[in-house]
Order: sequence, then structure tokens, then C-alpha cells
Amino acid sequence: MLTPSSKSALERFFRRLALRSNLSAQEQAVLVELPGRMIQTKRGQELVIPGKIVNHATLVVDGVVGRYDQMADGQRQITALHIPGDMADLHSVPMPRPAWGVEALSTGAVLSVPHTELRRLVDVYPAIGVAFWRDTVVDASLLAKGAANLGRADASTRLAHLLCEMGCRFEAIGLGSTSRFQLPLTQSHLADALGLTTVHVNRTLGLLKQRCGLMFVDGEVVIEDWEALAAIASFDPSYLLL
Amino acid sequence: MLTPSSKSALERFFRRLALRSNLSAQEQAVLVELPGRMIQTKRGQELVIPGKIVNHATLVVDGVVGRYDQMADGQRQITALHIPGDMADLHSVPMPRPAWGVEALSTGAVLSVPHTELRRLVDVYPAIGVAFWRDTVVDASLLAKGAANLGRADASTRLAHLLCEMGCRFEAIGLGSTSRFQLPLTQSHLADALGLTTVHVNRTLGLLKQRCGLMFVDGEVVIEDWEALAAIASFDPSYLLL
DNA sequence: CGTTCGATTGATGTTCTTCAATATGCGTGG
DNA sequence: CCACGCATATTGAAGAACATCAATCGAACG
Repeated sequence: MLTPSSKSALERFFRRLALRSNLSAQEQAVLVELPGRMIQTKRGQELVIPGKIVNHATLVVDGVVGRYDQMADGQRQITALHIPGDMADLHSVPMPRPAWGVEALSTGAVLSVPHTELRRLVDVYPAIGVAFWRDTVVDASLLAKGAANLGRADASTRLAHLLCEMGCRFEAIGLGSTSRFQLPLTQSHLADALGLTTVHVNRTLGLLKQRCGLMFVDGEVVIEDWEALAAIASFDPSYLLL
Repeated sequence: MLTPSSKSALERFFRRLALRSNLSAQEQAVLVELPGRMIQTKRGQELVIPGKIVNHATLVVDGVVGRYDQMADGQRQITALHIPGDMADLHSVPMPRPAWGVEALSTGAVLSVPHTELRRLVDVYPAIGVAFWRDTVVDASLLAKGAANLGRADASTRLAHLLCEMGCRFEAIGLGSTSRFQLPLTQSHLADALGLTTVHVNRTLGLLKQRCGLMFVDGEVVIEDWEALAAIASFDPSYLLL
């Protein structure tokens, strides 16, 4: 696969911000001209170590990136999944010592953007600062919905909800559709995102395959009966704040 | 109980922001002079309805306030607990239609601060904008930790962790200590925060009472053996970003 | 004095975990 | 080219943590 240029990656980031914030042509221009270092990723590659100060933010260019929290016994909980155009840890701009980690969950690429440059933009263009803040709020909305599902939904609801969410997010950025998209995760990743074991994820996938024609093969998701999946998930997309 | 003045409530909010952001005397002055409407709360009182546009933010003055997500079947998951000095939904300033709700979990008071005033401060004082953003990042860090516990920790770990967290937060704002503080929640609230049933919360409280001399009576928490509690919780306060 | 809210306890059920084994594809080195 | 290790997926059986259902009890309150 051809690696997208740094600029086209930043254009995707801009389009994500523009989904919820009005930014001027000038602001667009400075955003897409941000400098950054392109990094090819492999599955399992650590991008941010929990508790370590970072001086750059991680823009997903290609593939899927996860934010995770690590328990004392080594178990992981993936708290956020990031797809192309997402800045996985914009949080680190105002708070450079995150308690969580960031890891590549598939092969792909990320653009490492220096905090100094991002802070400069925030200083010069207040609207960009508000757009970044707003992006953090959207992230919090997704975190809260994920927490609610972890606390109160059973395995098939949780899995169905995650698939509905990812479908909507991929469609929103123009990659695939709600019922067909690339999600290069292993069942073990799904387990870590859903607070389940891989065994149970495997069985729950089988269940959803029966109930709504779900196929999850080689990182491609195809959903034959999206309505049925959304019903199982009780999916209401308003929390995506689109 | 005497209701604190609007100004002393805003001073507590300022001190919270000042824990993580450097703000000038000028910025402090305009923050504590924010206008707002003081509201006495009763347990169960709705402050923000999910999905409804709001034009004010909710500063906790006294008592405990919860952010929650409601499932299709009516079950609730409390995603955040807010104590005096917390702005429960600063998020609504850049995103005025939250997907979540806000509810008073005890008698107390909140100050309702108009978005227009908060936005004006953000426009005029960029450092205040960054401080608000940073506050949202801290909120996201707590959300992520909560999600990780919901996904990967058992009942006693989750309950112990919540108590450790609240103790640290109360101590940080000068209300009580880590091992003794007022937490006027019912066991049913704890259940909604921990993703458990009230029955199981009750039994888990009994367990922690045995194992670390925990007392939770009439909304007062007393912990005899804090080290033991923290050990059960695998508590590491770094995610509080203090 | 009845009602409501909250706490508590017991008995039973179920979802999910744990442990274990096997299958399959893929890259890599011999 | 084949052998081997490694990652991923799959399936079965047994066990544990938590939910559900149901009942009681005390305190606060109108």
C-alpha cells in the first residue's frame, strides 16, 4: 500500500474537525501544513507509554490505533479505538503526561506531530483551540458511552454497539459504509475493548452472525442486516455528536 | 445548612482549575465574578436532560452530582461523580447538546452559569480556554480509568477504587481526607456507578468492611486501613493528573 | 400511623470466565 | 521446499462471579 502523504493525512484530520467546528480557510491552511514525522506501524507497536511524558501527538493515518489502560495484573482495557483522521492523544497537548497508553492495533501509519506546533496554532488561532477542545469533548462522549455499555450491557449488546459505532465513524469519514468497512482487529483486541475474554467474543460473534448476518473475516466487517444489529445494540448515534 | 455564596463557589472552581493550570490574578478575578443562578438540589433532581440543548453549565456547590447514561431498558450507568468545585458539564460549552444527563445525587446546591458568559471569558482570556480544555482532558482521564475498571476489575476492586478516588479528590479540594469524607450516595447510586446491582454492592461493602475496616454509614465514609483498600483497588492516583 | 426510601439477607439462576485442546494460516530459517 | 514457531480462531466442559427474585426491617416523613 502506498503511504498517504503527510498533507493528505492532515487534510483528513481537518475534515474531522470541520465536522463539528467551523474553521476558516486560513485555519485550514495552517492545520494541513503542520509538520510531522510519518511512522509505519506494526500490530502491537507501542506509540505512547503510560505515564511517560510525550512531546508529540499521534495522528492516525492508516490502520487502527487503540488507547488502553493496563491493570496491575497485566490485563488490558482498550478505552478508545482510533481510525484515520483521529488524533489519538490530542489530550497530551494540554496534559503531556497521559495515564493511558497508545498502541497500534494493526499495520498502518501514524503522523507524529510536535506539541510545540500544535500549541503555536492554539495560541495564534483561538478557533483552532476551541476545535481541539471540542474534539476532546467528543472523545469524552464516546468514552462515557463505552463505559455505560461496559457497566450495563451484555456481551452481544456491547459487541453490536461497537460495530454500529465503528460503521458510523467510518462512513462519516468516507471510508466504507455503516454495514461494510475495514476493521483490522483481532478477536483479542475486541475482547480488550469490550471487557470480555477472547473465547466469549468468539462465541458472541457467532451469535451475531446468526442473528444479523454479521461477517468478520480478515479484518473486514460486513453486516447483512444492519437494522437487526442496531436493535441488538440499542444503538442511538446521537452520542457521536455528528 | 448555610448555602455558600456564588462567589465562594466560584472560588472553589478557580482553585480546581489552578490545580493544573497557571492563571493570572486577572483571570482569577473574572472567573470568580461569573454570574450564575444558585439552585438548591434534592436527591434525584434532574439538572440536564440527555439530548436536550442546554445554555448553562452546572457548577457543583454542595453535595454530589452525577453524570449518567440511560440504557434503552431504563437502567442507568453513572459515568462521572462530581463534588464541590467541579463543573459537571463544562463539555456543554463547546457542545451544547450532551448525550448524557446530569442529576443531583444528594441534597445540595449547584450554580448554573450561562454559556454566553463562559464563552466570553474563553474569547477574551485564551489561558482560561486552555484551562477549560485541560479540565475536559482530566475528566476524560477519569472516564477512561472508570471504563477500564468496569471492563476488567471485579466488584470489590471497583468499589475500592471508587472510594480511593473520591478520597483523593475530596482531600485535593480540602474537604475531608482520603480516609474520611462525606459521600452522600445511596448503595443504589454506587451500583449505578459501578455497573453492579444494589444487592451486590451491599455484599461487597460488607466484604470491604471486614478487609479494611470500611464504614459507609449515612453518607460518611471512614476507612480504617487505607493501605489495604488501595491494595485491593490497585490504586495508582496518577490518572487524577494532580 | 401509614408510606416511602434505603439497607440487608437468603435462595436460585445465568452469563461469562477459566482451563484445555485443537485447527489454521503465515512467515522464516534450515 | 519443508519444518517449525507463532499468532489467531474455534470448540468443549466446568466453575465463579454476579444477577434475579423475594422478603424483611428500620428510619424518616408527611
